Amino acid sequence: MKDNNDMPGHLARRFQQIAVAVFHAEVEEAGYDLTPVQYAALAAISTNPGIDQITLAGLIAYDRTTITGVVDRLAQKGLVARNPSSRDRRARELQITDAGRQTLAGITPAVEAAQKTMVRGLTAEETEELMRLLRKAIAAGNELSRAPLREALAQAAKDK
Amino acid sequence: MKDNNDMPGHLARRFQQIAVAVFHAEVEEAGYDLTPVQYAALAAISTNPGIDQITLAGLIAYDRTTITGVVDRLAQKGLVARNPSSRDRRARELQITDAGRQTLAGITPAVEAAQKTMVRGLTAEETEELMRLLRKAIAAGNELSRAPLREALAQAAKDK
DNA sequence: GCACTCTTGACAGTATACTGATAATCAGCA
DNA sequence: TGCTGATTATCAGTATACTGTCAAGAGTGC
Repeated sequence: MKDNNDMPGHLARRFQQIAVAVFHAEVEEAGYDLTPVQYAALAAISTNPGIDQITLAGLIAYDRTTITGVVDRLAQKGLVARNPSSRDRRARELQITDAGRQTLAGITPAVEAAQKTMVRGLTAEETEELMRLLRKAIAAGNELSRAPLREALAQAAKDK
Repeated sequence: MKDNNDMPGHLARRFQQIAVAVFHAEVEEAGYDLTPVQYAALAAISTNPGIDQITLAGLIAYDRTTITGVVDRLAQKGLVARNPSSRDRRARELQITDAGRQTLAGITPAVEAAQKTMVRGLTAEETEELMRLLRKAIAAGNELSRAPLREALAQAAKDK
């Protein structure tokens, strides 16, 4: 019988579980109420103003049905605005609001602290190596999930 | 602006996402319908017959409210039996059924194949190193999540 | 101009995970 | 014995993630 600790899948689930818990704890202590998923979406919208939901989902590797709810909640909190696109009446352009920018700026120290806390058992070199191995495994497995990471090529092309 | 790829939290989420997708694909191809979570629970019940739900949750680091639904679904599929404990009328003793044993035996090759597929971008040495680093980070962060891993000490004591 | 296909966003349904609460029970102790 | 606090299991509610489906619109080829 193989031990759980020899299964990459079990270790992945456990590490992610801790990462989310640490994120919540640090962010709540800083006085904010954003999930890891909401934070990543908000940051991506901030960097790519006017992005549509599908492209956003590809940028941060979310499922297209998941992104709907995430954007809903961000919009409900007043952190992003969702306007119909003039180019494509199916699409909805996402913009960060002033409140969103304030939240993003205020929450960033807590997010960075969380990144350190979740690897507090590792040295700086070990953390680098862990991230390198995760990036390599993820790159090789990218197409295996329903929500693979996608470069915003279409978006860049549109901007030309 | 820090890149997502420099955030352990983002990498953790992404790797876990791929791991779950790979698990589902391999298991479905083998003709079974079990989630990673259900598999881990079934395997733990097989190894620890008569275990109660809280101890089981601790063994595989699940939240106590999550384990209720997982066991529900395993029982509904006829893979485990849930009987009231004679020692403690609050507790319910979990036993794997014959069908559960057959499923567990049949599914194991697919589960092991999935563990290989999810790290297909890494060499054997890199996989070992990744698992070592994950184990180390998890050990240091164990108490930070609501559902920490717990040794079955109480269970062992009861068996004396 | 029209049919065929693809894309965007959304919905229903299922399965983790968690917060917080509660009923039933057990265990320790005055 | 009887009270108090801890423990087991469950429930309601929220937030990811996914499968599968659908309507509306965009785009292409003829």
